[in-house]
Amino acid sequence: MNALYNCISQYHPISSGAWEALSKALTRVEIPRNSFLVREGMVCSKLYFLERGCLRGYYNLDGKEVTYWFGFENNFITSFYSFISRKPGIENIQVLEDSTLWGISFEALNELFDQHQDLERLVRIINEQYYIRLEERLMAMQFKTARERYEQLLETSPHILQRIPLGQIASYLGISQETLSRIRSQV
Amino acid sequence: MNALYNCISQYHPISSGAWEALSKALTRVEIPRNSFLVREGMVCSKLYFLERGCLRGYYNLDGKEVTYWFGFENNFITSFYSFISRKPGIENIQVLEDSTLWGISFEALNELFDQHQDLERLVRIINEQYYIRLEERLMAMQFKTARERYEQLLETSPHILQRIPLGQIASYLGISQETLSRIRSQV
DNA sequence: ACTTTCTTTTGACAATTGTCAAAAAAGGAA
DNA sequence: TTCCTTTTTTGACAATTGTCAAAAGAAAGT
Repeated sequence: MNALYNCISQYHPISSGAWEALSKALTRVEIPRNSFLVREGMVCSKLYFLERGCLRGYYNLDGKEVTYWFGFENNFITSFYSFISRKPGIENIQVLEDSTLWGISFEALNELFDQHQDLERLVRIINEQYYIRLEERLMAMQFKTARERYEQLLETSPHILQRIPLGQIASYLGISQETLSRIRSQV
Repeated sequence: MNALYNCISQYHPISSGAWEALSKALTRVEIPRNSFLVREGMVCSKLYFLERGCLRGYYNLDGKEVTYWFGFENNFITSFYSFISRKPGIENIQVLEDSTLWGISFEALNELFDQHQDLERLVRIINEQYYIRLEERLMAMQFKTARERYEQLLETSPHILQRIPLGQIASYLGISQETLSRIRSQV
C-alpha cells in the first residue's frame, strides 16, 4: 500500500484521517496473467490502483481486438466510462503480467468523498492530470504520422516496447502490425 | 447566467449558497468575432462558460493551424493544460462568432472549492464527463477511417457543419481539406 | 533437443489519404 | 451590380498505410 500512498502524495497530500479511511476501504487483488479484470458487457464497479504488473484495455471491433491503453505500475485503472456512468461498457481489461491491485467500489469511494473533502479533491486532481495525458494522446493521433507516433512512444514510454507484443502496440498507435514492423526496421 | 445554472444542474445540483458565491465570482465577457480569448505562450488563468457564440481551439504546427476543438453554447471553455498546470500553453482560442462568456479565475475557483464542497464535486463530475467525451474522440481517431469520422460528426454534431468552415472541420477530423471535400461529394 | 504455439518480418498489391496547383463557387464590401 | 476575398472543389500525382499470405524467428512446454 506504500506505493499507492507515494503515488497519491505526488498529486495532492491528504490528511492521515483520509488515508486511514481510504486504506480500510481498499481490497487487495492478486490476479494472474491472461485473466480478465473486466469483461465487455459488464459494469465496472471498481477503481483500481496497479501496484505491480501490467494490463491492457481493449475492445472488439469487426472481429479485431483494438487496444486503447496499457496500464503499468502506479497507474490508476478502471473502465472509465462504465465506472462513471455505472452502465455496461464495451471494454475488456486483460492482465498481461501477474498483477497486484488495490480496488475500491464506486459506492465506497463516493461515501469517502462525503466524509473527506481532501479525498474528493485528490480524485479531482488526478482526473485532471489524466485528462491532460489523454489530450496529448489525441493530439498525437490527430496530427502526427504513424512514424512520429512511434518515435514519441519510444521517447516517452520505452518500457512499453519491452513488455508488450508488437501487435498490441500497433493497435494502440492506431496502425497495423505490419506497418509498425516496417517502421521499426527503418529507424 | 440562467444558461449556466441550467447547465450545471444537469451535471450536479448545488446548494443556493454555492450558486450565490459562484455567481459573485463570475465575470461577464463579451468578445467579438475573430478576436482571441487565449493566445499561445500565455497562461490561461480562467475557466469560461460559453453562453452564446462559438469558439475554436487550435495550435500552430509547421506553419499550419491545427484545430482540435470547437466550443458552442453551454460548453465549458479553457485552455485545459495551461489552466490546470498554470504554465504557458501552445493553444490559441479564437472567437468564431460574437460570443458571451462567463469567466472565473483559477484562484477564485479554488477558493470556492475550499468553501463549498458541492462546487468541487460539481467540477469533478463535469471533468469526468468531459473525459468520457475525449475518450470517445480518441477512439474514433484511432480506429475509424476519415469517412467514418465524418459520418459520426454528421450524426452527433450536425450544427458544426453549418457554422464552421470546411478547412477547420477537416483539421478537427485529422484529415486534409481536400479529402473532406471529396468525402462529402460522395456521401 | 524437439515440437508446438505465438510473435514478428517480408513481399506484393490495393486502398486511402496527402500535396500542390488551379478552377469554381460563395460571400462581403463598395 | 461589380470587384475582391475567402472558401470549396477538382485534377494529377505521390506518399502512406492497409490487407492478405507466407516465411522466419522467438518463446514455451514436453
